[in-house]
Amino acid sequence: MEPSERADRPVGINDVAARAGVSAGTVSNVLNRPERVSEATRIRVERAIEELDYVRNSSGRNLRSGRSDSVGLVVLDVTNPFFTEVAQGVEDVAAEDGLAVVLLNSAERRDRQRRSARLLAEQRAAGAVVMPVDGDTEDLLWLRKQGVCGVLLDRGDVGPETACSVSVDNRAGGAAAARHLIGLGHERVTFLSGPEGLEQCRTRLQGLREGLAEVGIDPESAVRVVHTAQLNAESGEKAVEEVLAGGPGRRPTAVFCANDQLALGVLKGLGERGLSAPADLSVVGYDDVATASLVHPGLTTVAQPKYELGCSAMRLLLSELNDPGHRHERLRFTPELVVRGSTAVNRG
Amino acid sequence: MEPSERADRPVGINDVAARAGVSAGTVSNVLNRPERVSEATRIRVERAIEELDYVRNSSGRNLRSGRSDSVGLVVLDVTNPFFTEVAQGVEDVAAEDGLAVVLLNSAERRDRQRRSARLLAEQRAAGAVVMPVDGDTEDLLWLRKQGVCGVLLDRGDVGPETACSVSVDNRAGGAAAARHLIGLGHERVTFLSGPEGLEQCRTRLQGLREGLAEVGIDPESAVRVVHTAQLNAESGEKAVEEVLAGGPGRRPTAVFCANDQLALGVLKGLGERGLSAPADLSVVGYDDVATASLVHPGLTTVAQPKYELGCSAMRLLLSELNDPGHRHERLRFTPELVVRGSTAVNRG
DNA sequence: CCCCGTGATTGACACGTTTCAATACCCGCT
DNA sequence: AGCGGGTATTGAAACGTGTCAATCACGGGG
Repeated sequence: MEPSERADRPVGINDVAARAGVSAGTVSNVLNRPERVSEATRIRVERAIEELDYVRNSSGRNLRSGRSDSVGLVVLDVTNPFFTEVAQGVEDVAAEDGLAVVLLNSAERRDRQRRSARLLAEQRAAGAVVMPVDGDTEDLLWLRKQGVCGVLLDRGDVGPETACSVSVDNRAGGAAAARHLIGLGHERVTFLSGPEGLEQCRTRLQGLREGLAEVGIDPESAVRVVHTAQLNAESGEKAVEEVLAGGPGRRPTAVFCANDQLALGVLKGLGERGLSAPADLSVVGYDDVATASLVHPGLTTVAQPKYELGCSAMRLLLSELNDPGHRHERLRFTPELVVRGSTAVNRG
Repeated sequence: MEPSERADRPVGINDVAARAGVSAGTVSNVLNRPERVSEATRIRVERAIEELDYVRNSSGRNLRSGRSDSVGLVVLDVTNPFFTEVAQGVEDVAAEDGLAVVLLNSAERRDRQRRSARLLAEQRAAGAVVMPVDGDTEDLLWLRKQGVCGVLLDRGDVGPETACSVSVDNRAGGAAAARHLIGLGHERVTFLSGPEGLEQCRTRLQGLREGLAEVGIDPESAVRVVHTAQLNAESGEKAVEEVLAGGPGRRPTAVFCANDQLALGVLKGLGERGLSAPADLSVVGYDDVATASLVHPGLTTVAQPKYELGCSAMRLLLSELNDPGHRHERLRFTPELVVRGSTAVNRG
C-alpha cells in the first residue's frame, strides 16, 4: 500500500527523522525531553512516529546509557502464593515508574540464584530485589559490585551500610503465636519446621521459645521440633504422624508450623486420620496466604504484610536509583496474629 | 590491591582483550565460537575474563544481533495459582535454552496488556507467550508484526496460519462435569460463571449443556447461570446466596463453577451458613489448583494440565525460533475430571 | 627458494540510540 | 545595519558487541 514501506528491516529513529524532515537527535529529543523542541516539529515528528509505527529499540538506549530500565526480582518459588503476593507489590510500584520487572525463580537452589544474578548483571539491570536462598547473600553482594543495586528481601542479612533490606520480625511472630497458645492453655507444643538450617524457621522457633519463657514455661521441655524436607503441604501431611507421636502423656496439644503450606498439610493429614483441628490438635500457621481463610476450620496464622513487603522493597530500590542523597535503610515489619478456627482452648 | 584496577567504568570486552594481549574480535570468538580459536589463546582469554571479573553486556550483543535473548510471558493474574504453575512450565523449558523469562502481569486489563506488548517490542524480545485478556488477540498480532513471534496460550483464537496456540478443550471439560453430575443423579445444576463475556466461561457452560443434552435432559430448564464480578474466592462466597436461591422446588442440587477459586469460595460460603458440601449441595470446580485437594471435603474438579500447558507453549515458541522449517501448530489438551469429596449422590 | 593452502587473528564497521558542543535562526535593541 | 541573546536544530561522537573480509604466520610441496 504505502510505497515507502521498506524491506523488513525494522524502522529506526533515522527513518522517523527522514520522514519528518529533521535530524535523529531531534526525534530523540521529542521522545525524551519534549520541552526542548518546538511545537510544530514535535507534532510533525509524532505524526511520523505514528505513521511508521515506530517503537524504539531499548538495546540502543541501554547501550548508550549503560543502564537498562528493568529491575530483577529473584524469588524462591513462583508457585508459592506468599511470593506471588510479594511480586504483585513489587510490580505495582515498579509500574508507576515505568520499570519492567524481570521475575526470576531460584526455586530455592543456589545455582539457579547464581544464574539469575549473572543474567541481571549481563542485562545491566537497574536494580534487583532478591530473596536469597538460605540467607546466602553472596550473589547480592556480587551484583552490587557489578553496579546493580540490590535490595535484600525477607531473608539473610547484610549490614545496613551495604544495602537496603526489608524484613519481617520473625521472632515477634513466633512470640505472638506462643502467647496465643498459652492463653488457650497449651503447654506442650510442637514446632513443625522446614529443612534444617533455614534461618527464618530458626528465628520463628526462637520467638516461640521466648514467648513461652516469658510466662515461666521451660521451653526445653515444652517444645519439641520436627523437621520436614520442604516447606510445602505434602511435607506437612506426611509429618502429622511424627507430630502426634510421643505417647499419650507427651502428645502435644498444639502445633506451630513454620509455614501456612505446612499447616494446611497438617490439617489435611489430621482429617485423613479421622482427627480434626482444633478438637484433637490446635494448629497455627505462618504467612496468612489466601487459602488460610478458605479451609475449614479457618487457619489461625501469623500474618505477614506480603504485598506491603514487595511495595516497600521496590520503593527502597527506587529511592536508591533516583535519590542522590540516598542512605541505606533497614525496614522491619511486625507480623500480626490472625485468629481463626484451627486453635481452641486446651481441654486435654 | 590490583594496580590495574581502573576507575569505576565497567570492564568491557576491550579491557579483556588488552589484558590477554589479543584483539576484541578474538575475545568475542572465545565467547561465541570457541572452536575457531586456538587452545593457547582461549585459555589466556579465559583467564583474563576471570581476573577482571568480566560479564558481557547484553545491550551491545542485542543491539548487534537485533534480537534479545529473553522471552515474555504475559499472564492474567500473577497471584492465581493456575497461572503460576503455567509460568513454572514456561520457565523450566526456557531455562534449558538459556532464555530468560520476563513475566508481565496484565491483571486482566487491556491497557496493561498493551503496555506489556509495547515493552516486549521495545526490548526486541525473542518471543512471547501470551494469554490474552478476554480473547483479545490484537496485541499478539501487533507483536508479530513487530517481529516478535508469539504463541497464544489458553484463551482467544487466531487462525493456525497466523501463530501457534495451546489450549485446553473447555467444552470437553464442561461435558465431563455434566456426565459426572448426571451419574450422581443431579438434574438441576447451577453454572457459576465469571464476568459476562469471558470466552472460557461460555465454552465450559456450553460443554455442560451438551453433556446434559446427550442423555436427554433439556439444558434450558436444567441449568441456571449465575454471573460473578471476578473469578476469585470472594466472589464465589458472595454468590452462594444467589446460587441457592429459587425456592425449595427449584433449588439446585449441584453447582458447577467456572473456576476453583469460585468453588472454594462457595465451599466457604456454605460453611458460614451452616450448610456443607456434598450434603446440601454438590460442588464442582475447574483447574485443580493445589488448594483443591487441601480443603475438606476435597474439591471435585476438572483438572487442567497446567504445567504441561506452559511447557508446550514454550516448546512451540522455541521451535518457531530455532527451526527454520517451522509450521504453526495448534495444540489442544483434554482436561480430566478429578473426583473428590465435594460431590455425592443426589438424595434430594 | 618460492608458492600456496590452511588456520588463527586482526581491524574496521555496523547496530540504534543519546548527548553535547557547535551552528543556524529569529527577534528586538542600539 | 550590526549586535547580543535566546531558542531550535544539527552533526558527530560515543556506548559494547558481533561479523567478516583481509592479513598474518607457518609449513609442506614443488
